[in-house]
Amino acid sequence: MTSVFDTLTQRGFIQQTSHEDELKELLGKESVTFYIGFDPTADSLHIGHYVVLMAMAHMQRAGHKPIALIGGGTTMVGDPSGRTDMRQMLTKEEIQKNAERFKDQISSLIDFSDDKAIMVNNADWLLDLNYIDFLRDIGSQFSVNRMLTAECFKSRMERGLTFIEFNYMLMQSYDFLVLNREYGAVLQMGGDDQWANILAGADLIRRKEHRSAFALTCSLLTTSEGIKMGKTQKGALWLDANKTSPYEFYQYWRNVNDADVKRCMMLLTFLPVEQIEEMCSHNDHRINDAKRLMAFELTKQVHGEEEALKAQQAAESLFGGAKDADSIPSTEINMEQYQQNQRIIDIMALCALTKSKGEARRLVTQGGVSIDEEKITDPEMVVQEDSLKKGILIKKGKKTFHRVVLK
RNA sequence: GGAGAGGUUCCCGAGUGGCUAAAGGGAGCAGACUGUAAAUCUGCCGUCUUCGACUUCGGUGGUUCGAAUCCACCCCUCUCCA
Repeated sequence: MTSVFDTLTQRGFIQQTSHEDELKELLGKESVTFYIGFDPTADSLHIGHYVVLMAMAHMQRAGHKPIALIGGGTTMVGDPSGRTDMRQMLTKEEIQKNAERFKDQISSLIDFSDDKAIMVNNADWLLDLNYIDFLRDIGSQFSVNRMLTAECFKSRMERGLTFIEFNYMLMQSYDFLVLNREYGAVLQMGGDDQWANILAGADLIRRKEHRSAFALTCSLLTTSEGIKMGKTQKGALWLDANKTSPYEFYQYWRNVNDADVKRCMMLLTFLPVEQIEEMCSHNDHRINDAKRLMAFELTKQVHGEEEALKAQQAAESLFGGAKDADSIPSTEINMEQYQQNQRIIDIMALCALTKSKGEARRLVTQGGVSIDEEKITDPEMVVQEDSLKKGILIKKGKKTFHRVVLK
């Protein structure tokens, strides 16, 4: 068995590990059961989760056994790590619903057949915990003094930290302990913002079970300037096609900075390291080939080959000149809507191309909008009914295309 | 529980009676330049039926011709003390 540790290092996944030498040796000699937790705080995973999922996939491919933990219980508490304010409290029903979506999304990258991976939900053991028992058994193992020195609480020490959130670390540590006892999990992985929580869990196992346990965190997906990636104007870059369309998803990666391509390819695709090195060695327009490949591969991984091809074709045709009507984001409007929104600015606002009619008006005035490749300048322009029936292609700026059809 | 400080447009942050839809910065959007990149420069950046109107400065009332700015009460946050 080749050590996946080298692979992960080579591709730039590893940010921090505990007991590095010991862990490296272990991963090289036997199949290790490890876990990663995902708190269902939204109804879809986003690209930030994806880096960690990739790490999980690499591990699985190397013969180790992943446990995907859905934080149905921990989400009831809310992780304060890296947050400047308290998370919104979600209801049990919302959490449950989100958890279901997570399961589907994780399954697309991780093979759960034949018990090759397990999925668990910490709600199963956290929700019915007895407070006093828990405090005596687990709480007694934690030093508040030490917890307070953790980096993840720093920002909160200035702004305020509630007791419920302060308990999060104990919950997560307890998860690790449970999984260690039940499934023999000896390694927990996660994003680097989870370092303190993960380490606390490993310590707990060592203390209570007198067994080795390891912590490993993955780099966060950041730009070369250290800014978090995966933000779009609509918020996060979601894995759910309904929240971020495959076309938008594709375009995001097609447009990343030169300086970030290599890192993204390493972390987010399975392309061979040598190939990535080679493709990203150019400083001129040839770097675009790398971006194109990355966008395609990643879209394929997340949305499937068919969607990836469609996104790619749409992009190539839109930017290449020939307009391929399919697979461009589009909106169908009905007669009633049309009667109330005949001007171009009304239609743009209706299709959410702009947040308001005022914004649409400004854009048109500034020359940022064209219809069927023809620049328009009059915001009061009325879109004719018969041309709308055939469908018009609105272009906002250089890269945003939207098709509108009257039904 | 006591004492102090504060809550401003997406974020940070000025503004202490009319000149304020509210400085400045960031983010974002657009134009130019390019490689569907970055950097840079320029414009925009509350809503609408846009040479005008309407809604905004924690909430509710009040003073005033006129309030983000003054008063009262309330809610919330932070700091120190208990």
